[in-house]
Amino acid sequence: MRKLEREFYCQSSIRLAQELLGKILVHNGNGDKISGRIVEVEAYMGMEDKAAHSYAGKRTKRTEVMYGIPGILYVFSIYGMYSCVNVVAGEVEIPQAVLIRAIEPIDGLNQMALNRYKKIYEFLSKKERVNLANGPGKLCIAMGIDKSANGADLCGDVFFLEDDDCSPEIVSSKRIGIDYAEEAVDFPWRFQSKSYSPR
DNA sequence: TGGTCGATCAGCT
DNA sequence: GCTGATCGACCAA
Repeated sequence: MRKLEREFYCQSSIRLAQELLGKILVHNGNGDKISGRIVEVEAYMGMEDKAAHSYAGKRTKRTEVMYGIPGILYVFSIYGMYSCVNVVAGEVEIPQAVLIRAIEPIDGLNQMALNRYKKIYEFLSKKERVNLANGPGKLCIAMGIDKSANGADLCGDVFFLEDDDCSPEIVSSKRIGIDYAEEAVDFPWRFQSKSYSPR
């Protein structure tokens, strides 16, 4: 089990996306360790990608962190009530990021259950357990990630990634919820661990 | 098993 | 004003 260093994040988001599968995302919150294995991601290629918030170099208060150091988090809110987390990729001034779409919970099951359903893990129904963190909005709630985590550094102690040499087979498909993105809607930049099995 | 729809607000025009 | 890198509830078949 080894903590990933800055160097790991300094590659294009398409490559980083695939490297992220199987890694363990850790959040050390209020003394509680919450972690889960990354099983689904999407790559956003920045400047050249019509689906990306940073398409054509768009630079606003919201997208600013994507221009920063690879390995920090880009958290944005959507539909009024949800947050989504990305890992910033590429290099400084190259606004690429990888959206984390799903994790399989490992540590802090009770905390995640409380965050999502206000009850301990033992009392969750089968469906609630499946739905604990299997979507970008859901995993943010489960792991206690909100806008305050925007810009947080994965090379710090609160948020980081661990590598336990799990290297899953990868399945790729089209990205979700980006129908406005013209030709980019068909790019196969969504990646899942095969064992997690896409629908 | 699949389609529709409401919640709810930051960011953009 | 309008829209969205979402979720869950509800309804039909």
